[in-house]
Amino acid sequence: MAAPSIRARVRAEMIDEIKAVARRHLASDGANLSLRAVARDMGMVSSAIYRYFPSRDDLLTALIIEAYDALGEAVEAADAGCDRLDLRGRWHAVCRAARDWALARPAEYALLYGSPVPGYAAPDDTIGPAQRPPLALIGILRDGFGDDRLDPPPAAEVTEPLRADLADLAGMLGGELPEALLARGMAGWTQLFGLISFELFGRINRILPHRDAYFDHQTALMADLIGLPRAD
Amino acid sequence: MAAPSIRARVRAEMIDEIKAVARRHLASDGANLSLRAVARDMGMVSSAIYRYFPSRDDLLTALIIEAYDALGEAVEAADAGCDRLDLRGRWHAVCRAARDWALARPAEYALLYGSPVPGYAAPDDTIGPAQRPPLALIGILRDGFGDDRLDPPPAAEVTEPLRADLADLAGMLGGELPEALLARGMAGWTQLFGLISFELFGRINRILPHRDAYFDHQTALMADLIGLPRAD
DNA sequence: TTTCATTCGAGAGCAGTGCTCTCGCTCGGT
DNA sequence: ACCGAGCGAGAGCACTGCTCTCGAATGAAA
Repeated sequence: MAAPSIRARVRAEMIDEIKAVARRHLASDGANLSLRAVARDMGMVSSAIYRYFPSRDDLLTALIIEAYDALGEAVEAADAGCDRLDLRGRWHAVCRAARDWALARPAEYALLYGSPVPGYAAPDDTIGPAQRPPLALIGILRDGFGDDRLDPPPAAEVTEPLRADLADLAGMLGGELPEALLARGMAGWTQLFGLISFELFGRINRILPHRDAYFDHQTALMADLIGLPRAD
Repeated sequence: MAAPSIRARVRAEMIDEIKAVARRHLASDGANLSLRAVARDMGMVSSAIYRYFPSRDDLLTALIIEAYDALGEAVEAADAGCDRLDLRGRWHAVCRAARDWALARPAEYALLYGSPVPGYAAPDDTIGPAQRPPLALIGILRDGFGDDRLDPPPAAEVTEPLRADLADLAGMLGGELPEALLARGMAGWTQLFGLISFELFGRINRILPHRDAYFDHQTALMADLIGLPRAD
């Protein structure tokens, strides 16, 4: 770590600036990021960018990782700002944080949760950061289950082929979450990003003017499904 | 209507063929449809396409409308194939039909429910066809509510700003659906397309091998939330 | 301090894209 | 039999991602 040579430092700064300019372009021009336009904005010629990113996809990947981390951080911060015992408050805080982040950066959200870019396959570097948002939700479930404070409504049992899958997944997550609860948590996660996507991609704008209220109500519905305790 | 002149007929055939070729390209090459490639595939030069579609976006719009209609038809057919009184069976049939359609035509699904193309704004022609899938779901709710056969688990009431929005929406849908039930129906719709999107965009492939079972379980969870009666 | 090699940016160029415009030809409707 | 509407071809413009080469700057070692 010591002695980051001067060259390496200006190089890192250059990379950061490229990413910053690219993020700005993403926000204004939508998802079709033009390397040449970024270069132009920096007073460089397009080929110079290739000194820093081997291809446009690599630049996109860097932006995706940063976006996942930013979203994950926003979500985790929202969770951390709550009373650990107020499970329902944490749930809503996490959901709202994800939505606020998405509404503030629609293009970056689309990059993460929209249709995958045709030729593009997400490299392994992205899977870690991508797990931070769902892990925040799972953390709430785990705390609630550990304290035996969840009271989910009844439902059909988890039957066999799926039960084993969910058990494996629970094991990877550190064990002890029952399969049915994990399934409900994933339903909540799915619902959260379905809600955000529908809102962002213009599927409910015309019919539901009060979108905040709609969002809160629907996430509360999922909190009920999971069994998060009502008003402390 | 009478006497579709020969010119008009070959023109319509031409349009159909272009759409067919474009759909093929969409399926193989992903979302970035190349007009020139389509033209090449038809043994034409690119400018000739513009005799039939004013721009690439118009061709995409035509494909989107067709895709919405195809999905709507698949969903409605699945619903129609069920005993009208088997609400839960209808629910699962509709959900599975949507998923099957999406898995068979991932690129077209991404066109409909993925991130919106940057400069592209969906014209009004699309909103009618786009409503067919959710309307199929709403139809199940309506039948169940009309026969007083729904038994949803308890939840917080729908409070004011949202209540009015949902009442308006219920009015547009032909009235009589209570707000809380409509909200649950929309939650089911959101969950359905969240599930399909997560599956299609590769967000659960690694962790849940038995995806059919997962899908059925999660849609059953939403059926419970809506209050669709269990096993007749 | 001088040299040297690494690193960088510029520029030209290739193949591809959406789209426009013009020019002839063909063929359907009168 | 005619003739004009409609059509396809072709060239061209501005743009894209990407490659390659060349000269210049500059940090690091001697």
